[in-house]
Amino acid sequence: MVMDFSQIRRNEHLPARIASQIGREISEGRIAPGEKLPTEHILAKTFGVSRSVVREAIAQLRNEGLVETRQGVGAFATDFEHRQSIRIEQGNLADHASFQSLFQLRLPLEIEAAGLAATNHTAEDLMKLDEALEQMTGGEKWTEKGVLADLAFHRQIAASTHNEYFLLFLGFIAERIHLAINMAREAAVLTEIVEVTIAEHVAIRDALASRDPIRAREAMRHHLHGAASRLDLQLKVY
Amino acid sequence: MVMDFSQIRRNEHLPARIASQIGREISEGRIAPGEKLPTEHILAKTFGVSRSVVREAIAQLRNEGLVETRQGVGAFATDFEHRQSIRIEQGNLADHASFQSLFQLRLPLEIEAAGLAATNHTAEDLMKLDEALEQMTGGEKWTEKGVLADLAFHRQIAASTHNEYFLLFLGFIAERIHLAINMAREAAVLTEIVEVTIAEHVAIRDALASRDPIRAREAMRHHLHGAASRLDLQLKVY
DNA sequence: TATTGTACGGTTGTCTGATAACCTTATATG
DNA sequence: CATATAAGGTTATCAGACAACCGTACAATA
Repeated sequence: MVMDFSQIRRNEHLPARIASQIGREISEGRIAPGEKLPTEHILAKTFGVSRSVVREAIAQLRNEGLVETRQGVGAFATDFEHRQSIRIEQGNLADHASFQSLFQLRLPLEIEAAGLAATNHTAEDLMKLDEALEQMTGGEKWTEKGVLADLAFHRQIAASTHNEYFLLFLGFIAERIHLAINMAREAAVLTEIVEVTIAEHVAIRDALASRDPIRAREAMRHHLHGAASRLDLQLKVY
Repeated sequence: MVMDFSQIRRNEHLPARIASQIGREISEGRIAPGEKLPTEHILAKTFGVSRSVVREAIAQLRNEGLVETRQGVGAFATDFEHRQSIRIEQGNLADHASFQSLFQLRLPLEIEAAGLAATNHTAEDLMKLDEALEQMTGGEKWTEKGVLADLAFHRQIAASTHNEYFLLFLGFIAERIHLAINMAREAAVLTEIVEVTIAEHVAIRDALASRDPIRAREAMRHHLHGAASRLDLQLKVY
């Protein structure tokens, strides 16, 4: 019996790979916006998979806003301006330049958030902030738990703005950055700088507590630039 | 013959509604992070639909990072820190406070983008910027085309940072804001203020062209505050 | 001619049942 | 005790069918 390996290799999650392949066709313009995709039957034949898989792939693209489907008519590519969601591929951040770009995006958001939080935070917010801070200064210092506390600290600042979108976006970005840092973490280097980092966090916390947005922004700016230089990033700043 | 209407009403997109229902169970904590969801068979029985529909719903949740599936084991709710994508529900922005929050988020990003663009833009970027500007000042002024040109202008600034994430995030945010504005647009009011808006855009463009990041940031800040007050938004600013 | 009604083919949406791949657990085996 | 094997459950994929819906062509009608 002769095997046919010309079709897609089926080692992991068929629909996702087919979705990304069709997605690439659209992103790179081989399927123009508004143009109709081949029918599910044809796509199934083309990729050598069943229609279920094709349907799941198209459903995924629809969720991302890359295609729209109309029953009885077909599936159509949409122009990329009205995507429904933002997604960052995991692998992208391995690249140093890309990581730096994301950090550069984070900068103004965190600073603004610090200012807003200084104005808008409640007593409960401040309490949670102190909790996170305590976790960082606790005995175990820079274990995984310490890193998580760092994350929680910044997350709590975003929450203290009482602006849902700051929480949504900053939480998302911070999580990506955290993952990337973990990937390339040198424990030895980090243990040395814990004290500095904690001191910076305390400065932010105190500025917040005194409800001084200007000082909070400055403290956050200082902290992020410190963090960036520790991570060997060159950021533009004005 | 007796009809059975107890099950889900099937007027539009079954999987999406089931996905949002399961998603709500997770978001509101009735299914804890890490906890296992019911099997597809059981879910299908529960909702009174076929397993295909349930599978498509779960696939959607997996895309959003709300659940993870392991073949042979089951589907599990994930804690919301590692969601894979950001999404803003359409209806949310109808609310004035929510719209204002999003605009507040946009503010620091646009300003930072203007500064970065002033430093990083190429000759080609400037050309495209001028194109968009020309479309705005063209005869038809504040038609739909004019609004699109406005969008394109800001999009081009984001692109001129040569930071992929600024383009991604700002493009996404600006698109939402544009949609919201369109929903509640008063043509009469807008036509009066076209001249002002265009003048502000020109100021940004000139600052960019002279590669002066400080001035570019100021011009953008001024423009956004003007736009905000025209839209009757109260933004915090420092 | 212009409009309306209708039948038809094509496409997506949903259903059903079956098989494959995979994991966990229990049981047997050395 | 450690390892191998069997069993059962769950997701992944497949295949084929019917339902819902759309667009078009064409006939019927005014």
